[in-house]
Amino acid sequence: MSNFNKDRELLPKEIDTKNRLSNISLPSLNLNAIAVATNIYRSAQGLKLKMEREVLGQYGLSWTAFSLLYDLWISGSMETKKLSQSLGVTKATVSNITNTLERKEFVTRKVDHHDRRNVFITITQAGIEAMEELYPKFHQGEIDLVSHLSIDEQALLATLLRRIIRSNNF
Amino acid sequence: MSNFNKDRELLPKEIDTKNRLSNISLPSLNLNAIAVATNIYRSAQGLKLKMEREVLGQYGLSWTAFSLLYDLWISGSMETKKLSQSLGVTKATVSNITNTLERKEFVTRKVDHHDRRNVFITITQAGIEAMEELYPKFHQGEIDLVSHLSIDEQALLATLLRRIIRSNNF
DNA sequence: TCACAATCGTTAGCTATGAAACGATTTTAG
DNA sequence: CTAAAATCGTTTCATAGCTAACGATTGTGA
Repeated sequence: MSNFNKDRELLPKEIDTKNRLSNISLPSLNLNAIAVATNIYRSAQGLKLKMEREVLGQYGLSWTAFSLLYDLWISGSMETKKLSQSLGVTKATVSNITNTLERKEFVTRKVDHHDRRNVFITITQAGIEAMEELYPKFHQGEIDLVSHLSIDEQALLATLLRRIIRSNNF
Repeated sequence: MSNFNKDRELLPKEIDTKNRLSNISLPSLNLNAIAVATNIYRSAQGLKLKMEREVLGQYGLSWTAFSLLYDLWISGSMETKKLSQSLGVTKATVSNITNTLERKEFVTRKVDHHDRRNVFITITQAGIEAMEELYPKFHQGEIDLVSHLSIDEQALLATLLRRIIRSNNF
């Protein structure tokens, strides 16, 4: 049975918002913009929480710590600065997360000999093994996330989000 | 000029991921699921950071603090428990944020006389004035976020995200 | 009635996070 | 060649955010 009509219905919170804002004077009110912004954040928050509880908690990893380890799993080794750009967090955060991952012996630090200001973070064998066990479960969570959408809808959603990211330089 | 084709192109990180994962045995690999999960989180993170820096920083409010104040602005007064559900954070976080907002004199606490376990958080006049100044700027940020999408695409994106939220109980 | 369970908000302890300051290093201008 | 600027990672400080434990209050079953 199709949920086509139901899906177009606003969420309870969206309805409250709409009612309240009708009393407030705004130069222009774009309800779709509100819905997109609110629902993007809510989806992301829900996904993060679910993954941390059901998957990443096994290894005591936060979402960002997992993302950092994932980047290293893909690339082997990266500078702190590139990691912070890739993850969208500050250098300070990368430094702290690296401390945590170092304590778990999932990564090591190495100073660049050519430029001693640079520090390379490298994934260890233990880190690789953790990722090999963790990633399939993480990916299953991603699959579950979109399992109620058709393949075409998944691709469409990905495309629209990509345009958001590109046009906002995220 | 249309960006139709460009938008379907994977982001650099997505390409790296795709190359790496071809070496790892997975029961099923859904690249669209990866793209959706990754891009939802990246969009949310970018939006949060942008808003906190360009808008909410003026009043020293975090995204969540603003969301809490916004809920109170809409409803006037709410129990701690309902706030935590609405915001998708724990009661402990609501308690902490309430402390911060109380220090700024944007909210007050009131014990429920009928059930002394309940605490109502209420927005103050100063809180209302802050929201009246802040919200138009915040909404402009929401408009900017989706400004490169057509009206139909905005509505479509909102609908798809709503289905993600509903089907995952976010 | 009254012990026990359930419910609520807060606190404690930890990691995460950003801004700002800092120290070390490298690059650049004169 | 050297002083100043730029770059990089870390530290510091504050808030955010989670889990778990706690104290206070209310509901419930015998």
